[in-house]
Amino acid sequence: MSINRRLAATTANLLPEHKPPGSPGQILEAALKLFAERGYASASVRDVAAASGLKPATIYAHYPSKEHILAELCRIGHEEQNRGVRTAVLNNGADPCAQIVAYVRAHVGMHTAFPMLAVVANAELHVLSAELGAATFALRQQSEQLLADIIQRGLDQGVFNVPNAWLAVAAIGGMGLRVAYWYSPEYHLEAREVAETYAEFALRILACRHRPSEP
Amino acid sequence: MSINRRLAATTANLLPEHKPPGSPGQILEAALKLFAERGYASASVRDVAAASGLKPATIYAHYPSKEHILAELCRIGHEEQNRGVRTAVLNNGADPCAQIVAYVRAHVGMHTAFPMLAVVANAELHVLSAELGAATFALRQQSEQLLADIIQRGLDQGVFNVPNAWLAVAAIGGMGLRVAYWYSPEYHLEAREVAETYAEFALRILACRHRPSEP
DNA sequence: GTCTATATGAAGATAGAC
DNA sequence: GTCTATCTTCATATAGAC
Repeated sequence: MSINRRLAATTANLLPEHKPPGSPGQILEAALKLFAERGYASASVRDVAAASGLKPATIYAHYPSKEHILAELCRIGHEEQNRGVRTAVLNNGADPCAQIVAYVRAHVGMHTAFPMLAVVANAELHVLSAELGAATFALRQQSEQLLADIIQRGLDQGVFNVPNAWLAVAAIGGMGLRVAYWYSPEYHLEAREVAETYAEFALRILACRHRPSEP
Repeated sequence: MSINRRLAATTANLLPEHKPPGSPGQILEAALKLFAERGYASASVRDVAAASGLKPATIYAHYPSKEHILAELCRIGHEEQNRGVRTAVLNNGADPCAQIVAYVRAHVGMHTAFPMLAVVANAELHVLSAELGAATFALRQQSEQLLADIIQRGLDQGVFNVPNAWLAVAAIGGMGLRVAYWYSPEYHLEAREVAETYAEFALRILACRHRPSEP
């Protein structure tokens, strides 16, 4: 990836369900791109307005402050990730190995499908006040706890084997998180391949005793 | 880790060899802490001056611009990482497994020993102009290439087995990078244990055929 | 809802005295 | 080397007309 680029992706995308109609949606998507590429602090309300085809003052008719726009993006990003991993795990039975595969597929899949959302939600979360960030922070912890629970269950059942359970959580979560920075649809690499390979890596990290059967 | 904290570490540290004597060193260390905790764009020259016990104008007697301070920190961080992994690999013979262990130990060790430096060097590198960032960017690519070369050699020799070599580089590099964000010396977790466990995870990702003997 | 105009503060950086 | 004082630009946000 070239220098001067924070992430490889070049387009901001939001699911229709996360993009409100009209100007609020335009603002959100413009802010997503700017916050992801330049960082929250370096992208001004003026920039967001210009990219939305609006004047700066109009932004404040839809969002009380710049921080509220960021809070919304962080919430959407973490909700998408949380919803994805929870649904995936719930749909994949009781086998810890199958659950890990489902979790990592969903986790990595979210980071390839919405790289800008993932970068903003992760890298800028610390900017939010305790009040504005609380909901997002809770989602984040819930997702991490889900991964920790799967791993602990696998350890208890003797199908996983790691020196330190928390480090496995950190390693598997962390490697997935980084995908958002380098992944670009333009690469000769299918998102599906990335997700499958990372799921395999996760099973290897956990020394999983068997490979789950294909769904 | 609490919300509103970008990283868990609370103290900025620079090796004596990287910290120039007098005010330049004070400025560098103060900027390191502020840039790591708040982000480059959110930490002002006034903040750096106050934290260094100087007045804002005095900063400019030592560094031509705020961006030059960041460039220096990015360079130091990447030099430390690059020097560490290169030395480690060179000191550990020709076995790809032993080389991976050496690389990951050094890589993770740098991120636990200098978390603020790692966070700034990685998260803020994109801010630098092509001119100011070129040297750092080259170091970064060299370190990544070293890891890629070790992995490729292991694949060629048949001691590693991965579906995609580049994804193994990204996963192993990425999981180590994230350590800088959550690691804190105050945790009940020795830096040594983190490095050893991540080295083991890397071997597992690569499906290494044997465990290298202890040095 | 969107605009023009503006209030208010803080940013990076410089001039020039000591 | 460090300071005081300041230039200039840009930031977030608001007031009030249409």
